Amino acid sequence: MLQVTVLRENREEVKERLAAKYFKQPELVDTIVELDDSRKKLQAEFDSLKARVNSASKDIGKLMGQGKKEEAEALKAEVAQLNPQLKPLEEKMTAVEKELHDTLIQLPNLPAAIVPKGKTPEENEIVKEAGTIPALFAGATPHWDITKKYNLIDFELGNKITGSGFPVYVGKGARLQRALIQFFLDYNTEAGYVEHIPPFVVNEDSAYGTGQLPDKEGQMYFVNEDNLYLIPTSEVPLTNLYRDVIIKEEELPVKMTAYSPCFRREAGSYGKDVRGLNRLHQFEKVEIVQVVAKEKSYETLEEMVVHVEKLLQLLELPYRILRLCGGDMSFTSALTYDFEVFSAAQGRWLEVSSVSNFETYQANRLKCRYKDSSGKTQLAHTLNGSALALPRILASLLENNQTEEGILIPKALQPYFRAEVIN
RNA sequence: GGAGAGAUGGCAGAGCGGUCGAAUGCGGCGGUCUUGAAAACCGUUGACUGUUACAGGUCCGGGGGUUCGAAUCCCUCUCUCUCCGCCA
Repeated sequence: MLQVTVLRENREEVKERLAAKYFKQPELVDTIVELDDSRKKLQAEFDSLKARVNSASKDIGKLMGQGKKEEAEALKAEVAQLNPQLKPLEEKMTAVEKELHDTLIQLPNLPAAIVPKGKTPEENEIVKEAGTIPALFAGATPHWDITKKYNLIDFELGNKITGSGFPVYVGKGARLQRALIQFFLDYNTEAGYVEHIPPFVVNEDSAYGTGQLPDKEGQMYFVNEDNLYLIPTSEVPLTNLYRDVIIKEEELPVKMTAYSPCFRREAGSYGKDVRGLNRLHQFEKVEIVQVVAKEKSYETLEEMVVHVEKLLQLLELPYRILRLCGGDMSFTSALTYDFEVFSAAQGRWLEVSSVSNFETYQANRLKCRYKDSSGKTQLAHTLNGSALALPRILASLLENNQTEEGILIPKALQPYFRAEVIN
């Protein structure tokens, strides 16, 4: 959620930046400022009335104490006249506040200055491309065949016990998955991220805090009896740890990492996008989250990008880094870098990480603040990224590393997997 | 699932319907003392809103009510804790 003061002070600039995100209702900026104006006016009116009632009530108490009944009664009569005006005013105020808030949450975050112009994924800027795309042998196959051949993942069994998009990892497939998780967590904690195991279901407040609600409830699994949502990413519980918190400056930056399963309904997806491991309803992910002082967040974003990049290098996967264009960025992000790995047998790039700076957008909703060195309370900046999402890493690992002798495990992973090859 | 208790400032924990944004202790910050530190002592220390600034207003789990006036009384919802049962 953007701050009203920012809108108020930079109306036209805000509209321009919203246009870069292809936001269709720039006039809402004016609406918001107007609503805020009337909010202030009503507030002032209410306050002065209330001030009069308060002081009169106090006086009544004193007069009663002194036994001056008549004077007290006179004041009571005055208050009795003022009081009925209070309620409608308050109701109006509440209504305006609600409208203001409801309008405000319709505005997406403002894109940073370096966000490339563009509307579609094709217009994302390729910042870097590295690693070697392997030449596959003649019998090479996509991962959904490999997993079958080596009995690593059973998709049909998942269909049977749950439904499509819920694969069952078996034997070495399960172990490889676990090895990756362990490897990622170790790598993240060595970089100073504190490991967490958060709840995998969250309440409404949390889902709201990171921006899943009110818009994206269709994307989440919901437990009706208990009013809880299955997390679509551990970003939700992790970031919400700092909801309604004022952090001491010396505790910044807050760095957290967590492994979690992620649950997404992915309504409306179909076709080759959902084949095999490409898109699942339940997948595993290791996430990194940072909460930082406002002047540090872009520096932190770069640091996180380097961090994730190094991870892909250790896995020896061909990757590229994209700076997302205004139209392809998420609603809440100010700047996002996507990481894609090349999946050789499918011949396509798969997104495995998305690293974003939300600036104060989430923090404003979360009321996540810190005291700066001058003692002033400031909204923090939040960032997060995947390090990394498992299924597509697995897909590209299997496809790229397949040989006639078996699947070669990258060096960095061997101590975790405790073998050099799957055959 | 059954029975009971509770929800107050960073934490612990008082609070009579009026002078309570809230005692007290701990913690934090500043100071005195000290070569330095500790101890002791003194002072200070919530958030939001609003104003050029002051004033003013709101907040004692959420919502509603009674009253001139509610942290305090009533209703309601939510959550937490304890005990019993069941269970990993």
